[in-house]
Amino acid sequence: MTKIKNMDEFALASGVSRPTLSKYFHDPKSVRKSTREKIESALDLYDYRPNLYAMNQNRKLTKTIGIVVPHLADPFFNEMARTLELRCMEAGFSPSLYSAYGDPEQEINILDSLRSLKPAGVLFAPLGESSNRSQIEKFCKQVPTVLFDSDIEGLGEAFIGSDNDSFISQSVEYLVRTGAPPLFFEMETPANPNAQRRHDAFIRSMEQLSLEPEIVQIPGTGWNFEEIGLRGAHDLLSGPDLPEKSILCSNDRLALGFLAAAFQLNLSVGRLPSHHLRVASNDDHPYSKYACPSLTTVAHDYHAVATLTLQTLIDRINNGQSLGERKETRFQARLVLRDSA
Amino acid sequence: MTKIKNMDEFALASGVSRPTLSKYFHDPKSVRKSTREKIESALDLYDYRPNLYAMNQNRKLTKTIGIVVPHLADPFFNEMARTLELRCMEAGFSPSLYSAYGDPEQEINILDSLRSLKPAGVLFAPLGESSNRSQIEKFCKQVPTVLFDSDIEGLGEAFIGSDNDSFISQSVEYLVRTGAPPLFFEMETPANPNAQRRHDAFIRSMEQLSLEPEIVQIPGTGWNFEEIGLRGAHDLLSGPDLPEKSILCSNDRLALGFLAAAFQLNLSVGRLPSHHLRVASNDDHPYSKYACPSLTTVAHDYHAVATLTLQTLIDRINNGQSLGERKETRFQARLVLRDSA
DNA sequence: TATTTTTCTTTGCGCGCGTAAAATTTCTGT
DNA sequence: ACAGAAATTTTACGCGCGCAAAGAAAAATA
Repeated sequence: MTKIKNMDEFALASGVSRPTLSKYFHDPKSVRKSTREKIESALDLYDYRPNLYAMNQNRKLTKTIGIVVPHLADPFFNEMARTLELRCMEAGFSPSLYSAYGDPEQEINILDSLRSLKPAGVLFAPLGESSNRSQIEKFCKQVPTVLFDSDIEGLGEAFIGSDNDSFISQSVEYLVRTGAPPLFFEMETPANPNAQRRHDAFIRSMEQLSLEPEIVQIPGTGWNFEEIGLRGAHDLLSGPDLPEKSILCSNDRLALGFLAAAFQLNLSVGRLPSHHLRVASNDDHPYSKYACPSLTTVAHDYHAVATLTLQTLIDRINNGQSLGERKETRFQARLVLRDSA
Repeated sequence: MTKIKNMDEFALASGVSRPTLSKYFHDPKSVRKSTREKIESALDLYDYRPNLYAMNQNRKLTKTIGIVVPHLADPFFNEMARTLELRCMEAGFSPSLYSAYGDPEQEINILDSLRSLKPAGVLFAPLGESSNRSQIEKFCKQVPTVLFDSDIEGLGEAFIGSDNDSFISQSVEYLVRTGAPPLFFEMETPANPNAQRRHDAFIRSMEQLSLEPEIVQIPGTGWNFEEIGLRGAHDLLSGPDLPEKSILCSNDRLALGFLAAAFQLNLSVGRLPSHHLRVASNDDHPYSKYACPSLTTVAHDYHAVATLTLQTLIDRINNGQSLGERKETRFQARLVLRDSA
């Protein structure tokens, strides 16, 4: 059981030529079954692995797919990234995960180091407004990139996300039908561009129902949404009188902060007439089920977004060049009724 | 502004020889200040970056540090990984983050692909009991590895974590001093080995106070702790009578599920005599502050663990060989009083 | 200024693999 | 069985950089 140092030695040991081995390691299905078996039986005899760096040095296209999200500590992006990682592996690629942690500079740094990884493509959820557009544009021209979650107009091969209109219209319709019309609870200066779309959608939805859209914008910057929601809710709810009987939060993390504040102020939340408030939200992030009370929210179609995002990128990679017109796809959301509204 | 293809061309453009450039890119401080300035002024003129793969191919030691955690969706590990990433970058290394997502096979896969990255070292929080010890042992012999959070006896250069005794003794002491003695609430078959240590520590702490240690073990496997805690608490609390007035949960995620169940069953949680229950926990994970009620818990010293973990690895790397005896360090925890107990 | 030390340049080899082209073998369908 | 297609082998070159050794230049010391 001598140590195998390189592909030449392994070629000798397996009885297959080096170029064929090279093909095999790039794509096992690209060689005949009988030779594949020869290779694989030798493989678990000698546990040789080709040198990753030497492999990729002269390859135009690696089998790496970069995944970049704005903030990995956010349960929504965590879930999304996880789903995409799994899809990548199923498709025979090696995912490589990065998080900008809310920092536009960091975002650009990631793209820079990603460039030198020569990835086959990149799945990219940009920070949004704060992103450095020109730098990202430059990157997208060099590396096949598909945007998801947050769109930056005109950049990348395509955009896949969720339809914010569909989030808001469903929750507004539900809240109006079953009780007092909602007050929209959002950040003054949101970190995520979807917030703006939800804001607009709220106004549209309310006007369609001939209702006055009322909005509360709370201060705070950064990604600590629970804290921001908690403080904003304290300010709102500690006032002389409760403004409304229904609250629609821009996103779940804000809502969790809101629920914590309501709890602290001894205000009960729920859909029964005896409750002080109803609270609904958007995203259906992994912990909203365990909120007190469990959060009525609108769910992304994680599965559809992840699948189409990756498929679009793979098509682009296989195509070898741009797929023509840039497509924007927004999936419908699904209302999840729980106890908070 | 012609495109620079390789180091030779950039050497010409910057007026510095290629080997010197090589040194510079490996460690900018290793060249004289005047030449460093020459290089850097040429650098932002031509925006050249050395080929990552060619760089690492013939290097024995890359500047990469691998970070491996059991489950990135767990807020505790997320926070921990984030802290370690930052420390790595400050120290001039490139962190590369991986999560086993609770799967021992995946854990070994990560180590395998990590090996081919030729990292300078690895910071590794193993899954625990389910980890494949022999495979990990093999890995640790090839790559400098420092274990954190969960120890596997004898493996890696060192272990750095939190002192589970200190978690439990503080919360037990506090709960006993201020009210009814706690019932320990834990999983029957925990995914994390620290759970066992906390279990033992609970028994010790109670016996030291001459109290009978009472323990509830709830069923459930996997990493969906909130769900497991929720169900376990439902079973426990729906019984004919409330067993105790104080609950000490093995970890925060279990506690969040517990709190959700208590809320659903209309049982109030808090330290006032009017409350039905008190609930305390361990970890102080990022969302426990926003629980309803906010969770009294015991906090890890994230900062100390992260700093020492990385420092130990860097010492090991600089040393060039093993640091001699394997050290185990466990940092004291800090009680965080909030509303739940 | 002479001497030592540090830093840089020159030269040249090698790493492990990609990849292309041509020659050879193996498979496929009839 | 045979032609044609498909897969594999042989051969040979190149990628971009690491790295080592020896000499040259610059900086530090005397």
